[in-house]
Amino acid sequence: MLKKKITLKHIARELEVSISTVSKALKNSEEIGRETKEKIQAFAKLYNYKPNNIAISLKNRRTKNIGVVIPNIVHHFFTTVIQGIEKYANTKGYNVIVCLSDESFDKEVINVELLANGSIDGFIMSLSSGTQKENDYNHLKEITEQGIPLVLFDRITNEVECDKVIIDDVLGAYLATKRLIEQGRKRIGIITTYDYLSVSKSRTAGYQKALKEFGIKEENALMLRMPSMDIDEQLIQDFIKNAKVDAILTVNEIFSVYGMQVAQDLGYKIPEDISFIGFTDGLLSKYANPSLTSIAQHGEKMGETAAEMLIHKIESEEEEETYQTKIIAPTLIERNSTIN
Amino acid sequence: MLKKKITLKHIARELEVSISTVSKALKNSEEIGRETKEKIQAFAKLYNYKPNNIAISLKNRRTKNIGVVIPNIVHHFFTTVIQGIEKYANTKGYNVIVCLSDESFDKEVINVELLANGSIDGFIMSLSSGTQKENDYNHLKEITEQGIPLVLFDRITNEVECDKVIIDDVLGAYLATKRLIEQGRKRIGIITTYDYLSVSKSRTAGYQKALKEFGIKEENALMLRMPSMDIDEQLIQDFIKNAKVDAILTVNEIFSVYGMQVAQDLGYKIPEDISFIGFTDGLLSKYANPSLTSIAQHGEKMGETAAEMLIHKIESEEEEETYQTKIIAPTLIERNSTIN
DNA sequence: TTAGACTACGAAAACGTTTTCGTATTAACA
DNA sequence: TGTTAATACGAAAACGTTTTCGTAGTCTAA
Repeated sequence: MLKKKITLKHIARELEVSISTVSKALKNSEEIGRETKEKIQAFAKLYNYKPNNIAISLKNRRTKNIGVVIPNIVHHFFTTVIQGIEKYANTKGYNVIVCLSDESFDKEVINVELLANGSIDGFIMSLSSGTQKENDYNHLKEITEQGIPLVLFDRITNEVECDKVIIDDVLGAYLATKRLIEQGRKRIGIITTYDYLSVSKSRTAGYQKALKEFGIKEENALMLRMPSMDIDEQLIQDFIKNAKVDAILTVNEIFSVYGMQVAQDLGYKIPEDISFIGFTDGLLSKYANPSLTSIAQHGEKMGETAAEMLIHKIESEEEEETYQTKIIAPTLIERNSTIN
Repeated sequence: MLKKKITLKHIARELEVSISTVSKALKNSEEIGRETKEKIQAFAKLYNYKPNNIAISLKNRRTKNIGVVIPNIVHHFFTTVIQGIEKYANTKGYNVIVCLSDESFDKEVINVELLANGSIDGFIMSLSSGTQKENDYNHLKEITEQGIPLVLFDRITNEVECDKVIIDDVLGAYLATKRLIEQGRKRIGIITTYDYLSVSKSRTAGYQKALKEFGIKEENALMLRMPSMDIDEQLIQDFIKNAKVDAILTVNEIFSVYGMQVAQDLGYKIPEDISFIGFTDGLLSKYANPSLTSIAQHGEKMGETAAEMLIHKIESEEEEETYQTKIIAPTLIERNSTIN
């Protein structure tokens, strides 16, 4: 019943030739005579021979796998990045091993160490919030010291020398804030997170930059800092009730979408009384009611770019000790939460 | 600069013992003398020795990897399933290799064949729409014939004998429809897809079952069949304009969320004039406006269950030729699209 | 006829482990 | 003292490939 996988050895024994001959014949080597080759190839086809990936990996010391370690998978942004990585990796014959750090430093370290022991040819990672909080990057330094290529995206650190892909978060927030100012908004709030998250920090900086440029004084009461990217409904409710804002910029889409609900429940009209702009142009933004103006992060592009950089490093012979940081331009997608 | 990975051989050479001795010492074998063991273990620790996964995989003929092949990753349901799989697999020391079939038969076949050649110990899959359309399952039959464990979830087929995990789609749709009827809805529409998608077929059946039970005549004009799970805005607009329904059940959440937008734009009040129930209780349902009543599919639970079944099969010695289908009960989550 | 050159194949090492089995040395015992 | 048993280690095979190198056998040409 069980049709076990056939190996070179089986073919060799059956056809009374050596394993070397079989191997060469199947690679259509010139070394092997026509008749022998045809016989072997026919036999292999008949029994559906497929080389064992693991053995090849061991021999070649390359696995054709790339490891992706990300904080979570339910945020739309990360899924689009994975999609981009997959897309590019597949065209190059690579598989993608996905590991979730679950925003935890420990899990991130475990995953990296596990994969680093031969399972993959390189890493694409976005840092967990736990890691950014601990500010400990030894696990990453170790893998780069071992010569394993690494590409960091979105949530990055300057502590590690490697290739990086980010969007210009400062610019994105700046553009959004500027747009709000130009539309005549006077009290523009921001819902961000504590500064340890690199992206939040940059986005907050972009917001501040725009305010400054237009001579608007920053006001602490207009800034809500959340403990994480996950939603804390109470904090947002309180903020909207008390801050007396006429526009809000948020560092993700869910803060905005929930904020709009709260605002509407309080009787505010969107965008007349209060307008919203979020980050991450995902399904939520598109299908919220009203639909949400947002800064597109182009996750798929980011994934493709990261995969391209990684695979290039993997496949380039010379150990180039030069690293680049690619910056993807964010785009403002205007919807009904700011205009109508 | 480059700290290359150290192997048993290096340790053996350095300490002037045999490779066997090193291997045994590191496993704390009783066979090796105390002094030798301590010396070897200290050395290994100092140089941060970690065994090569690939070599171990080759030796043991098991990789501790499980392959997950799914149609896409942007639908919230699938991401929660992945999350569940990851969660369980990690506790058992397995990695998850994710491949996207992109709803394409060909890509599904390629991915399966690639992974089947030694890269993984078992598969968890949900069929691509392309595969369900073609109705060709030879790639799956082949892997089961080779003795590679397979668990199918959500989008399954009876053509392949293997373990399966599904939710009771008929029941889910039945419950939803019944609820709508009991709330006094008279013209209940459904937005589904063509029947080749197994889940849509079941959900449609549940809808029909409820109608029948309450003596309501089915009406073709009340059923909209979409070509795929992706949204075709025009079709939905036309349907809502013309069908004169006072309630709509949809086979995913996005059809409902978009449907609500269209209805509101036409001036209908939700849920007074028209109410909605979707499938998949994701972020969209929760943060839609109004929030969407929906049938929770419990993706994470499904993923955990699938992983548990798979790993059990992988690790059980005896070739049990018995397969089970686990059915997860759907839950109706009531929100503002049906009550207020 | 024979040196040289091909042709067509096989032996063996290598990738990094694990594991079985064999054996030299020592200890224990009668 | 001689036999047995335990101790501590090493050699080698195995997992399934790839690849280098060696070499029988045939062929060509002088």
